[in-house]
Amino acid sequence: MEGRLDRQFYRRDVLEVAPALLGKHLVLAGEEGQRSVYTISETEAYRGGEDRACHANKGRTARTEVMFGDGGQLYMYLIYGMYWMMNIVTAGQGIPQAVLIRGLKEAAGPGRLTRLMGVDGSYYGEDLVASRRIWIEESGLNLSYSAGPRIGIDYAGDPWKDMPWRFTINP
DNA sequence: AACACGATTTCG
DNA sequence: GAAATCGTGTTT
Repeated sequence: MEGRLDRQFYRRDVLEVAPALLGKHLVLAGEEGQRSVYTISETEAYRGGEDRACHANKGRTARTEVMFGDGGQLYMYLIYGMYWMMNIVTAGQGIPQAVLIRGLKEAAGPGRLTRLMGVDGSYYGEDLVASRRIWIEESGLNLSYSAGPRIGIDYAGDPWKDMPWRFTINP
């Protein structure tokens, strides 16, 4: 028995998936069958080609390719030359959307949590539905949350920089 | 081939 | 307030 989230969970609009991921358990398989479990506490939605804050807005490139693929895969990218960002692709083929994991109960900040978990570019394209080293499980938690503007994307301009697409679990 | 810059974090 | 640090998209 495993409460792993299935393909259908990810094949929805990013604005549904991003808040739905709050409280879910992110599981990382370590060596010798050990598992590390983290609880997602903060997410951000990046929605398609029109969203000027979304990397896919630049078009289909080697880096953004996975976002155009099926939901449930990881979109990893390096920022500022030193921090790996972990994103989960949502929606179906041809619809470039992704959820940035911005915080875990165990670590605040998108760059800090990947460092804590030891996840990097080698996870680009990893399929959370089938992978043996990383996936997300149902937790049973259903916590209240708040929505607010996304961080660090003022360059996207109106109306994108003000869209309330950042979701955080309430304290 | 060269350049500018970023979905961040840390230190002074 | 500013540095660290490099892959990626853009321009030459």
